[in-house]
Amino acid sequence: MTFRLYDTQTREVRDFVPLEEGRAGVYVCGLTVQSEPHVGHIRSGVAFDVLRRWLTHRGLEVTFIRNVTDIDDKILAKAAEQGRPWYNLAYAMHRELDRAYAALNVAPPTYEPGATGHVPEMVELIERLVERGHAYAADDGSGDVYFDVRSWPSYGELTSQRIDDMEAAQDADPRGKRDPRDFALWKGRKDSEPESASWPSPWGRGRPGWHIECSAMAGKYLGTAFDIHGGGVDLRFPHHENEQAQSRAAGHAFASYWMHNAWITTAGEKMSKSLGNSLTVPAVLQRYRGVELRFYVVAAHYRSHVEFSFEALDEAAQGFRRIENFLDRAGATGDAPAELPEPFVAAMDDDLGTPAAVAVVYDAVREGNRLLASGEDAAALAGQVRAMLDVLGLDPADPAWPGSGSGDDARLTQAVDVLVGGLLEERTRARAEKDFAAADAIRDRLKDAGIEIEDTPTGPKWSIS
RNA sequence: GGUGGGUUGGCCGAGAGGCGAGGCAACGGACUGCAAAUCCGUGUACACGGGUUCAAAUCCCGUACCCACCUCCA
Repeated sequence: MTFRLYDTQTREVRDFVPLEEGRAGVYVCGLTVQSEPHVGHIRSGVAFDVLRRWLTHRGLEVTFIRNVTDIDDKILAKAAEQGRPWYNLAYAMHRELDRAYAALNVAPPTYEPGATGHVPEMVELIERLVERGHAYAADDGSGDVYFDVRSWPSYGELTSQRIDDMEAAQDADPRGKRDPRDFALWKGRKDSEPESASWPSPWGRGRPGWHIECSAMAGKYLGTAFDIHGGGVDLRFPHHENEQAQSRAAGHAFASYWMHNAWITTAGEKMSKSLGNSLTVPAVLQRYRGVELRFYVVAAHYRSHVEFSFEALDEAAQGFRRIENFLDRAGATGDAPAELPEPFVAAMDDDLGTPAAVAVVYDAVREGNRLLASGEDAAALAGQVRAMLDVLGLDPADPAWPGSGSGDDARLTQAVDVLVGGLLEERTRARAEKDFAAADAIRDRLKDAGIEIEDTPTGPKWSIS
């Protein structure tokens, strides 16, 4: 069976056929680094990380490019508001984003290009569009350069819209545009903007428009034709439509497949509108581990809208602990890679069907627990479970998880182990003497401290509840 | 106005013509001194109204409600 994925443009699930056998080029629109990342922001990071892992698992050599937009109106506005240089804000938020990705075990891309580092490439592309008659410099002296939407007959093909049906932006002042739908490739510098936020160009100093960066950077790192382009649903229009139009107008074949992840909302609203900052990734990670948050995201299909709630996250965390528990009990410490169960492969091959894939994980866990309950060996199943989790980026033993390994955490665990161990010995003595009141008192005391006791055939075990 | 998506059991969340995905919670049983963990068992779910079909949550028509995008939101 082949890997099949849903292509936004054709609106159907299609076989994935790479342009070059054995290789896949993937470009994902990353974030504009203007504020702390919230839970919604990291969904595309996780979703496309799963895509990348799956393609890799299928034996493809994946070149994975995910950009960051490090210059735009909002960054300039926010930085001015906060009284700091725009590049300082962008850089600080970029580092926050890196931390969030790392906490969720999202592997770093092959390369993460930023817009400000690729101005010459963008200028080159714009010049080409002007030469070909698909772009023009505004004649109002602004220094702006626009893409000429009417010059490109297939404009609207990605989102199946016709130009005449589109509403012109209400807030867009027509400036030097020939058509209100024309979009900026290059924005002439305004006096209100810092000198440092402008670059030289044939049209005077200025900065790039939003869409052009992705066309230029995808071209540079993946070539004029590549396999998959991804991003959030909201980017379909205008961003991706414009990217495709300008790239193809420049003579590039561009992406073969378009993938778009759905939103995570709160209270039915997009998160950017939500009050407070309780849903930033760092805030959520104070209450849940990164694996748990990732599991919550992966357990839903990437094209399904998720209504975020702590109750649902709680459930997910609960379920994930059951999986970990099994791994623990089965002693799945080895890293001999196991074969993936066929239903798991089928689920993943079907447009990354992670919900069905997770169900297969649970099936294996239940079966494994059954074996353990009857005193049999479950190591083989545990190996399978770990192999499946690994593909989903959820293997608890993956050293890539922050905090794993021998840091302060490990030393703390050791210290607690010694202290709890003493109490457990006392409890075992009390139980042997049938002094259950004393035994339970110890258990209750530990529970109050957040430590759960579990009696197993090999003696009591403790864990953080 | 245009384009696309959604409405599934107490909750989360899959599926897309025919044997009840899976999880969380709940209840009963086994195990346990009691628990915990684990296993076994327990559920007349598919927004509404028509239609097609031997068979519809799934296809068709209509209705209601919700959501996203329509030129710098993941």
